Amino acid sequence: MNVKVAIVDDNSFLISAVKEKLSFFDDISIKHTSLNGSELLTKLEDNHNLDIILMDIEMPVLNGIETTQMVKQKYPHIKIIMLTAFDNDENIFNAIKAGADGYLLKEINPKDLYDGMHETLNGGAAMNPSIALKTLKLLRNPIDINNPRDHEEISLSKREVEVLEQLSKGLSYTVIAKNLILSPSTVRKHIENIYKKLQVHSKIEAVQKAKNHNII
Amino acid sequence: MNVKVAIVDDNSFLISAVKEKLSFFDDISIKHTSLNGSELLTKLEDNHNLDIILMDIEMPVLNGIETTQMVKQKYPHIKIIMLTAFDNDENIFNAIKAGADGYLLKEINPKDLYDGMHETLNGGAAMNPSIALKTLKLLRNPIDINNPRDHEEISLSKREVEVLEQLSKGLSYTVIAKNLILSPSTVRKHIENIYKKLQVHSKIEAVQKAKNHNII
DNA sequence: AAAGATATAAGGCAAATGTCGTATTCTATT
DNA sequence: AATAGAATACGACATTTGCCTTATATCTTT
Repeated sequence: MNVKVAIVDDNSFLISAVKEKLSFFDDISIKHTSLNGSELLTKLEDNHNLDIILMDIEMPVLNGIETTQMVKQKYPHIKIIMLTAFDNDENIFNAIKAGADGYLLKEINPKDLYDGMHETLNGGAAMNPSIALKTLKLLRNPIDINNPRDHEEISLSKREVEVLEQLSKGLSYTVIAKNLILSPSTVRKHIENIYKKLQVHSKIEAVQKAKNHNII
Repeated sequence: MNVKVAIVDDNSFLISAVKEKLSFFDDISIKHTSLNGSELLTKLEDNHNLDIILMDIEMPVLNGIETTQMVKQKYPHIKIIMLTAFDNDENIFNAIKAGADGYLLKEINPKDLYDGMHETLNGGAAMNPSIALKTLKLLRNPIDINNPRDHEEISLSKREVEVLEQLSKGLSYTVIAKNLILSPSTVRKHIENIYKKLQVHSKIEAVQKAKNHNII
């Protein structure tokens, strides 16, 4: 079975990189590539005999989200996998809303990309585990996309996120310490650091802010 | 690194099957198995030093969804992967809402199960492509699975709701008192009463419960 | 008018929390 | 090998919180 693919990315080097990755597999044939959405749309008008599109998000003229929406509107049979460097909640959420069939990151290795494409063609969705987790969180805690909240990047350590998670359940210092097999002192120190990073001064505020930023 | 695992399934034959699958990997150690949720809960009370739980959904006494919710409430550090035969939207949606970290089907092969567990431990979510697609659809088209939520009637007074609203912003007793032009004692009494009505014992729990019941 | 719920307020006590400072170990990354 | 960041841990302190009792005033509903 031959899989007809198109690649859309404003960075021609990255297009080459993807082509390279897929060159290992002889059932994949790259039909064409485009540097932005409108270029793709033009090509599709000519010939939309495609199985799957690998789509970047950040592009000039017509970005990946808008393009996905339009392609899905006109050619619903074409699967679209977002292939991008960014995995922030907004992008993921919007891509899914636009109708994307998968969401992968550019650093993906050839086999996973290949597998993901086939999974998508077989009626599944391709996404790596970290993206999957984000979709779960989005389902649990639908963020208000229309609220372009503080885009200040908050970077908590893995351990801090764990502690925050426990905090959000209303557990006390001592219980959290037991759960994570830590000294209560350590838990308190972690929380102290979390407060500083989030610039808050209480459990509730921390949990609230963390939820708003989809950290937990 | 040793991964401490528990398996919960009402079918002891299927427990054996899962054990068999995981026996190939020597960094996995099955700590214990249970035939239903309450059996697991009892064991966890004794020792909750676990990394991951593989949980069936359809079980007598206490099903996988309810169990997941309770385990996550008390021991948020334990990852839970649903391992079930059914993949209908309700189950998936409810499992995610309950806090599941992954959702796999029982016919999974050993390597994928193993990989999924490690992905989950590394901060991702384990799910096979068909489940992933369903979550995407749920995100696109939020089914209002009319939460047959505890219909236990919670009736807070108008004043109590006002106080709760302030509580949810992370304000302290004294600040709330000032905002509502009340004595701090009164605010504390209100909160005491709110706790009794909601059957909780802390600000966070109260806010959480109130949000779940659409009170605030 | 009586009864029952609601709102107001105080005092006290134990436990939990928020904020300091300090210090050791572990682990990536240069 | 050196350094930075993260994780671990303790002690001290003032404040806040959770829980209890008691008490008066107000407002509803029978």
